[in-house]
Amino acid sequence: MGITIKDIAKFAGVSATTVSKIINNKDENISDATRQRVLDLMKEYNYVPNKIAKSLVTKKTNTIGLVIPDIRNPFFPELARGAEDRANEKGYNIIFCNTDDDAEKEEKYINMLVEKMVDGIVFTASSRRGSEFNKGNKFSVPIVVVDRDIDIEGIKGKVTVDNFIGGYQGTKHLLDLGHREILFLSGPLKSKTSINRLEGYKKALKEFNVDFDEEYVIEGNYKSQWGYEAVKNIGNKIKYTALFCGNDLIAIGAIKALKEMKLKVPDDVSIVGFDDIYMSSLIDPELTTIRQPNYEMGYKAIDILIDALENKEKNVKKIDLIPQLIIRKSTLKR
Amino acid sequence: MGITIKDIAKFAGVSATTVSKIINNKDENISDATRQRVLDLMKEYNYVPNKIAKSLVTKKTNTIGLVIPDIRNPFFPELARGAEDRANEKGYNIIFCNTDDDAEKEEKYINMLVEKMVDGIVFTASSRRGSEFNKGNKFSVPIVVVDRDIDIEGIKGKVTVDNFIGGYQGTKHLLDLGHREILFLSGPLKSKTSINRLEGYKKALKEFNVDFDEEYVIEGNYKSQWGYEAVKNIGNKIKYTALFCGNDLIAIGAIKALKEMKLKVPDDVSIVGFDDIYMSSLIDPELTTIRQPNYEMGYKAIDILIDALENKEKNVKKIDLIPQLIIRKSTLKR
DNA sequence: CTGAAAGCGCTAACAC
DNA sequence: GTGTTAGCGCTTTCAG
Repeated sequence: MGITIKDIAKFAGVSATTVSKIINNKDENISDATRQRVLDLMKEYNYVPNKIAKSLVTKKTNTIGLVIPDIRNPFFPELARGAEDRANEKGYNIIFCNTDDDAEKEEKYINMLVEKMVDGIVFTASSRRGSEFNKGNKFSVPIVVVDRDIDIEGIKGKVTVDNFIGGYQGTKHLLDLGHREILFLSGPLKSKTSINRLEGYKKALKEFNVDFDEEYVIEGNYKSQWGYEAVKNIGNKIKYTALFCGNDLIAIGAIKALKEMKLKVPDDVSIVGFDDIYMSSLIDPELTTIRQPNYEMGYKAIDILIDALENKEKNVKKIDLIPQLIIRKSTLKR
Repeated sequence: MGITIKDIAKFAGVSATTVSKIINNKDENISDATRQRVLDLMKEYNYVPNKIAKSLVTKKTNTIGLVIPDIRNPFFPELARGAEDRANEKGYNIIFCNTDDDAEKEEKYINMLVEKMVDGIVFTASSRRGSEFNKGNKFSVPIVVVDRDIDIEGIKGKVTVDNFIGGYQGTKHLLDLGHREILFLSGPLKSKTSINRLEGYKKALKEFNVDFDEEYVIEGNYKSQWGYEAVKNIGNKIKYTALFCGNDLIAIGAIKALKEMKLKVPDDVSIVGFDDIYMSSLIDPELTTIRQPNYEMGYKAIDILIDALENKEKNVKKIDLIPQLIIRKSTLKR
């Protein structure tokens, strides 16, 4: 603050242009003597280049917006960190925004980000939205969508997890273990995410010649509290020996309810979660789950975005990461 | 992008100044007719004001840097969310940075933030640092320190938790329950945080006329893995009926080790954690712990920072939040 | 090798 | 009520 490129130029007896070139390593044609003098002066006066001014002329802020529902949701810290790491490696910073799955907030934030001239946005859409994001022609920032599959006009990329495979893997694992009555505790079936997992579940059942029964699919939300309540509500109205949960939080809630009902996991009921959040390996019993590569998702999303930004990639890049079955202690042979 | 204030001015047949005034609600002296015309035009052409340009002249970006060790550490999402919420309420955005407790990264990030002209920084210092942050005269951004108590030249505020009280509360709870052999599984005793908790522990002991024994303090780090190992290593070399852990993660590791050693929590050993992270109420047994008001810390830190920014508060504001004993299921009468 | 000039999009006196 | 002018700190032709 205070000392500018002009000051340095004056002190060094050169023009601002020269200093600018040196700062930006466009100094092939600058004599070593001049360069050294300028560099020394910059150090001496503790010169800090003003990127805002630079951005104004270059139209590039090296800042990316990360729009997620809520960083407190254990799903997102990993993703955010992956995003931040890649951004940092490439010389970008991340502005993060919590939308609480609220469409209004989403638009408000995106607007703010556009005003601040972010170079692009990585966006996890509200699970309450349908699969269309009606931005219309309103914004024009490059966007990469992550985790939740959604269509946005002019989108630059999509990084999702193959939820179909995940749903299939989890169910198959349970079937392999001999389970046949497998309850599916699903998140909101409005989102493609949940729907695809359910499809995977059906596919596995079919492979094992187990009839699909609608009663075995319970729709709720992605919170631990709901998992708890769902299990309690079901009681023994439905007979089951295994639970496939829409995410780990639901699984954790379910385990708690089961314990209270004096049912043992995995002895009485096997449980498979989805996500592999941080705490899943820390709870008792350690949770068998489908690991989502969250860190990688954030990392890749930023990677694709920056690639689109810097190399003017025109084609939309879609990546479907493969989730992985992590077998721990919450599932057992029937 | 594309359409600027000048364009709008031209379309409306007024000067850019007039449009600027309208945008910024400094329009007491603008006729309703003009205002309406301009407003309509802005909407029609989907005008997005360029805050970068604005920042360049006002020297204010309405952006704040949040520098923390690692968003994946369950301690920080809450804090980050509190910070973001307050920032958002006040019309600011947050750039977040993960330093991995690495002093070099810290400085690199702060540098980047200064270059981007953030209005201020909220900073959680590395636990590996001593209590002095040798910025020297290098930077000049307003800084508010959060969580970790550290002295920085020209600091604008400090938001910490009273760890002494926390240490006291946890230990007293155990003493009240009849425990006398209380192991203290501490984080790195280099930081004031840990030291103060230990002091609280001693104070409580003293009040109950229990002699302090150095052997009962084990120094490690704040990871669950360490809690696990510590308990395993101790085995029955030291006799204890209760564990007071430096944080919840340590406690979770300890519980796991204890289970493996066929010791029951809380029947055989009582455990108190520290932090009350998200998962603490979800594990088995639900953890008795000292709740740190993380959300509030982030919230307050931003609040103080913005206050200093906008009202030119000159005196350093220090807030010591009081932690709270949350009694759950991991402690029992001796 | 180096610099002069113009301009990025906006705001802030001050004048009318 | 509204416009003129100047300038924020930087980069970018283009000329020499």
